[in-house]
Amino acid sequence: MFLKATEYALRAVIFIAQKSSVEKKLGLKEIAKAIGSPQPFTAKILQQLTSGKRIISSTRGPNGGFYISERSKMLPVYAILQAMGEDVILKKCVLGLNLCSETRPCPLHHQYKLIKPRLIKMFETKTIKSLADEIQSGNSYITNKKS
Amino acid sequence: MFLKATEYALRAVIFIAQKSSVEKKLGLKEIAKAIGSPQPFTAKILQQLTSGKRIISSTRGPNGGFYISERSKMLPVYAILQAMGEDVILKKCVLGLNLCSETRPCPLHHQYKLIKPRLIKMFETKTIKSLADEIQSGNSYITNKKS
DNA sequence: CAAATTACGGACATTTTTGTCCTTAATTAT
DNA sequence: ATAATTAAGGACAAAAATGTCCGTAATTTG
Repeated sequence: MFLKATEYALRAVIFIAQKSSVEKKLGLKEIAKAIGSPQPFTAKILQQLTSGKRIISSTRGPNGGFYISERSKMLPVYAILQAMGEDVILKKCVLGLNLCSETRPCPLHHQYKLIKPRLIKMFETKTIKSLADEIQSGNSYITNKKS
Repeated sequence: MFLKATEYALRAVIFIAQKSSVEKKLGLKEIAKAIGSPQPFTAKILQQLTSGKRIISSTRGPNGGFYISERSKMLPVYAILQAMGEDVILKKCVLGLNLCSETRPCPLHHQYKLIKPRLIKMFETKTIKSLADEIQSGNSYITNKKS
């Protein structure tokens, strides 16, 4: 559904939110290994998340790494999609029509309009923290094996 | 959500189902123009749909073109996704986890499992014919302007 | 049979996405 | 200060997706 880069971003941010704090930062290596993403590519993505919309923060040097503020943890997961420029995926007509609308619907419009808002709502109502907490409590998992 | 190629495929097949018959075939030019897709690229996609899963048929020469059998019209739209190798999009974990499952869920799994089956069901229950008929009756549209 | 029409198939080109590598900058510890 | 560590940033590379072009094959019409 999303680009690989976006999947990595979602996993990375959730992982960081679960494991890190301002005192305990996470290194690129540790993050990439945990979520099963290529290290240098992940570096680019984390950069994108620190600059721009500033979902996460970072510091350089020994004991440096990535972390996320308590404030950012309260952001909806949707914010990560926005930071990656992939929130449009959820808005588009499923057949790719530019003009698809309630008054000029594509033939799947009236079906899809029952589903699309639920998808959007999921990303809007679930916060980064809520997903991190699910992992923390052992109810779900974010680690992944490569390929 | 899907590749451009898949969007074009969906639109093209629905358009063909609405406008054509064995007696009246549609030329590549006409199809590409109607659905707002680049002509040569569309040619490749239509080829893919005639060979392989054989969703549509074609004949060469004057008055040749593309058409779809009444039998194929009864196929679910899902068959087009399969022909394009994009049905996997609907099956995947939304975070891209290889091992995401009911027993080892990603942190969005229990939310997404309420939505994903609806999406799949939409493509499985709607037939090519049913969408073509919607357009035929003027209740929806499949034509598109380029970008 | 010849000419016109139309899809087919292969090669090629461009753009986007994914991924790597290497140097630099910032920070910390010794 | 020096060295070690870590992210930042730029250049580059590979793969996939998107798109074009052109000659060929099949079919129909005259």
